[in-house]
Amino acid sequence: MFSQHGFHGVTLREIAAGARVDTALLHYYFQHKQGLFDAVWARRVAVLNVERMVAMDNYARAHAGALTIEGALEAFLGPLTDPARHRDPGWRNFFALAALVSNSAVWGGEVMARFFDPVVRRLIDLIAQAIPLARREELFWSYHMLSGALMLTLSNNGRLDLLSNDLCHTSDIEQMAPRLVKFCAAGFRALVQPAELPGTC
Amino acid sequence: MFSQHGFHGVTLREIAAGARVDTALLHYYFQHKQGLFDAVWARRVAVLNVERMVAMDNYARAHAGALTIEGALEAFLGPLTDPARHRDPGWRNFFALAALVSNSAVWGGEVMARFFDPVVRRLIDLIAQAIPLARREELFWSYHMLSGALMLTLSNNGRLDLLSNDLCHTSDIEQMAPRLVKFCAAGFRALVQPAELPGTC
DNA sequence: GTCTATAGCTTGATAGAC
DNA sequence: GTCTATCAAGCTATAGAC
Repeated sequence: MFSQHGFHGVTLREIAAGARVDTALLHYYFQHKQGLFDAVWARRVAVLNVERMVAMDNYARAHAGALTIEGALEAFLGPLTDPARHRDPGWRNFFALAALVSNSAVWGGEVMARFFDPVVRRLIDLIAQAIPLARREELFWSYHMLSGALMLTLSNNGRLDLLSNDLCHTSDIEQMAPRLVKFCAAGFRALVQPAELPGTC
Repeated sequence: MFSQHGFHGVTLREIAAGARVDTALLHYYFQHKQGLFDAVWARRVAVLNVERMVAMDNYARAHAGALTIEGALEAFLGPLTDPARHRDPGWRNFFALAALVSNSAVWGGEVMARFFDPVVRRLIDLIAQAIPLARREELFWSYHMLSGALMLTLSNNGRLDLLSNDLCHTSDIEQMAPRLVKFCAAGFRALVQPAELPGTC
């Protein structure tokens, strides 16, 4: 419900009705509305962060010395683009919530940074190993672009379906995921490869 | 106010107080809360859409026969990344609102499509001319990535500042804009250039 | 056009029975 | 733990004086 209408767009009464309990019970367990929201958020973030960190560790170990941008991105994104996960309404809604939070001007940046910066820093370290001459600054700019494309994907807002007359579908994660990797890997290379250092990669 | 807290996160009382009028006056001019929101939205969208269409027309005329992805993107993005515009709080807030709307699961896609599809279709036509062998499908997927990166930029959520320890700033549009073009141009090329047609571009 | 006043609901939260 | 009942405050919207 939060993912569909935002924090203020849902009432505790609606949530309680959906859970078939009374609003008093929500207060019993979560104190206030914000407490409920935080619980929803934190529970799934914790699961994802472990999976993503493990995926990147495994990748780094298995391909030590021969890291690629594509490989690092696949490890980083894997738990977010797993088709099985996108068939689960609970996860799908959480992804949409993350997308909404991400583009929220006042607290979005702070919340995303607080919960996701460790995994993102790990990704950037992996890519820095894959491209040793990359300027750190450009890695951050590149990640920003990746993050935007990823969050719009997770929002599942249906825009692409309308724009393309149903040639492509926002929800088609099997089609989207490999293209996200390909698009962003090329983008990373374009940014980190300065004109001053021709032919570095 | 809508851009900071969302439609439901702001009350007509707060808006009226901010405008130093009474809530009754808001109803006199805009009927209901939704009417006010729509007016805020539509007014600036109209300005942007004209500018962007003109910019792309001018580019197409000036470079007929020698179109590039970078050139098309610059024309498409120019009115959104103009530093002067980003110094204006009214425009900055509108951009943040667009970013929030974009990642809203229920109506975001529909609204964005309704208001922006004409300019986006024009962009895609330009890029299709620049890369005649590109598959239409891949142009749409590519635009999706561009759109995500752009909207996160416009959200101005401050995440990049925290992630990079102030090495990069979300609000630094002069740094961001050329990188957005470079990153996405490379992404477009990577997606539209199929492995089956090596060396097309 | 702009205000005062207020209707009619809905909200988040709590007290207290069981 | 779960409910009923309810409060005080807030909400959008309107009626009507000026």
